[in-house]
Amino acid sequence: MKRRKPPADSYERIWKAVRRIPKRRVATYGGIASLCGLSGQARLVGYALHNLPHGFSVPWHRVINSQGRISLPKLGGHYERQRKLLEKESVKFNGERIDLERYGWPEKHSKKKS
DNA sequence: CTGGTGACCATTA
DNA sequence: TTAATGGCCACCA
Repeated sequence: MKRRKPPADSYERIWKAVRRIPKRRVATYGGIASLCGLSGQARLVGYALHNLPHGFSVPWHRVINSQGRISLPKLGGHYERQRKLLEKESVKFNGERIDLERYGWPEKHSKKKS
């Protein structure tokens, strides 16, 4: 019998996955979706974070899009808020982008290069 | 049911 | 590099 997973259940799974993001690392929406078995449903991750309950301690700021950019609008100061939190984690910004090869998580290739 | 929207992603030009 | 397009799926009117 095939049962579809209720979205509410997926939400908790997403929040849980976001919590396991190590410090000084960033994950993409699609990456989180994959970790939750929701591959291809990156939008759901964004939706889950947007619907994040108040008072829920989740490092949502470590989640960015595949372009290494912050998806939040600059208006309202949402963009700067996330950026500031990331800089606090020693995550360096290259202009408006983050180097996913260096800060991306999970690490695909532990390739070291200067 | 349909149609529109969204803290997205990959491909193509 | 940016912009446009199609796809994916949950949510809302």
